[in-house]
Amino acid sequence: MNTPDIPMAGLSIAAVERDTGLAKDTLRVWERRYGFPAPARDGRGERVYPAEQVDKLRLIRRLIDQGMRPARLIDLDPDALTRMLEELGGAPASAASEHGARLESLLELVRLHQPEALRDGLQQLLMKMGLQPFVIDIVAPLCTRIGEAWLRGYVDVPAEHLYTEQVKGILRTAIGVRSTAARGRPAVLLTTFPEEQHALGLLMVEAMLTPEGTCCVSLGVQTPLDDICSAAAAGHYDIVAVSFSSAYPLRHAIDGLRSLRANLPPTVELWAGGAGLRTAGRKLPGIQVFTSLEGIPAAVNEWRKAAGIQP
Amino acid sequence: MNTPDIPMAGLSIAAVERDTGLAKDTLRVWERRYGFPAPARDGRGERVYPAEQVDKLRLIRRLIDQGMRPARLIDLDPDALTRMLEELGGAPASAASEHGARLESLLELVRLHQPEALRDGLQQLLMKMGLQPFVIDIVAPLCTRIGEAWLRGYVDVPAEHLYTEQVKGILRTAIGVRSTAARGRPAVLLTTFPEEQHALGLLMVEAMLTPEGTCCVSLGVQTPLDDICSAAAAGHYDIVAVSFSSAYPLRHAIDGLRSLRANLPPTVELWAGGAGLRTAGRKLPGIQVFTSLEGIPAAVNEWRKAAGIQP
DNA sequence: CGCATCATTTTGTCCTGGACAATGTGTTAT
DNA sequence: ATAACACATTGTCCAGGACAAAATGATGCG
Repeated sequence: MNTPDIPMAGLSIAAVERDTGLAKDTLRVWERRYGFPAPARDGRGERVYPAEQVDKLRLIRRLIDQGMRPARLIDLDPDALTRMLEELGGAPASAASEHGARLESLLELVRLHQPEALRDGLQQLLMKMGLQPFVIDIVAPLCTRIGEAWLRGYVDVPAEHLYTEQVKGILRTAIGVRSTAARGRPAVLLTTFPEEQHALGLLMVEAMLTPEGTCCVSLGVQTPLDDICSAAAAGHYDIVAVSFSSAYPLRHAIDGLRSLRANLPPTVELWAGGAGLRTAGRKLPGIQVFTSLEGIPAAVNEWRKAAGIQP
Repeated sequence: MNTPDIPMAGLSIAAVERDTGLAKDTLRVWERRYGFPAPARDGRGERVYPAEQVDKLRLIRRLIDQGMRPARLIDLDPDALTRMLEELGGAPASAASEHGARLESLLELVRLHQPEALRDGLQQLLMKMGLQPFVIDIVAPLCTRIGEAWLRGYVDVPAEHLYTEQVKGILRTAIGVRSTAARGRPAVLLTTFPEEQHALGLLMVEAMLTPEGTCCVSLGVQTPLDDICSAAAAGHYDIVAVSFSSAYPLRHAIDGLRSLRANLPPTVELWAGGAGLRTAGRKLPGIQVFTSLEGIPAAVNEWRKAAGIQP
């Protein structure tokens, strides 16, 4: 009934699904179409995946997340796949920027799993810079750097998680301190669509909004569309803000935003942003699209001017 | 290719799998054998589950988690199922308990979407009670209450999200204040398995551990198994702690924990807990299973005694 | 009466192979 | 260069059969 993974010879299809994130159906259909993976079979005729094949599947999955397609990848050997991942990392990003060196040293702390030093370092920068510049110049670029480094295999998953958790802790603390009894306008409802899991992006937005004196309420990630509507109407919010990570399918974002705009009371503004909307600039009438965090404070002032409200 | 959840008429089989934790195969085989669920079909012949059936599936799943078996449940109507849950839950939860009235009033704040009042109320209780009792007597029971209320349709999804977010903020702030430069022993690595998304459970554990003076590092949710191993080894942790929500398939939890135990250095203890493991007491040799949050401080002392370390 | 052993039912997961729509890619016409 | 179209790729769904693990019930024994 269940599949004990004890026979170290290989993994069951359920275990591979768990480890690679590829659905059982997908694993079977790849085998049928491409001849890979080619698992052995146990006495019952059930698939038994050797570890090397699972490793290769993991590499392929990463490349697919980057936009590659399975047919081009499936016949390559692991070395070639690894090389592709490294190249794809691409942009040397920061070295030039003002905080470049700082970012590099933080990245090293992440890579070497130093939670305390990382937190102390971040905390210190936050104190020195203030919340908004900290988010714009440190947290956001570091997210990008770590994402690239992860693609290249330079940092591993736990390191990335570690960073995310430490930053979440720090941002929440900073927001918590500032927002006690905030009751300003605009009142902003903040969340993501159901398939979107990137909580950190949401938190960065909240960190940009709170110091502006807005009344910012986050529902966290993955709120169903119609629930966003009902919550917005029930809570008398001025603005609904939705965040999309780069992994979010652009098509879904656009469809969802249009449908949301249609169902939302016209008096409620709809703001959307995040790496997932980079290219979707003007296709969204009636919706304010942000391509970077910097624009948020100005947009708040804009709203206040239009509404005739002084901060 | 993928299934956008936009048509509000009903849910796809994949969406129901997500919402109920019942595998697609299980949903199909129940339909074949018992005649329930009996989803409609769309133009392509694909299953479309009405909301009421999904609600009933959720009830059934909860009862199965309690040890019941599907055949006895599947023909009962939702009211009967709800009654069974209430009886089986044993503890009449609120009315009798010391904090019953308090919980009820907080539940009302959640239901009516009052983020500020909710936060103030929680914050006040935290100050008064201290972190650990606050988690045990307020946060955890309120989670259960809200879960039940949500099943009954008494609170909606945004309300639940609102509660989760407010509590996350408060707990993180409390933990952040206490944990600056904590370097005690045991050093605990905290995370969940890849399919598990319940961040709040993790945070409650962290809130129980931090005041004990442990060095508690959270990787957040959804860390792949082998990454947990490598992180545990690299970071010189004493304990790896994994949390499971009630929605997590018990079999997956057991498989995963066994495999984790086998691959972890023997000197590293493995702790597991959460509603998802209620029934899985003794099947896990070499793993410490927690059925409630209360046991955590004692277990930490236990560990220190065994290791010959004074707090 | 408690407890171990065995037979029977229940139940979840895996299998095969077919189908199809959403998405991506390449080509041609404006 | 952009738009419109045809063609290829790809993930998810479906049906219905099979089987072993777990739960349940029956039986015998100390």
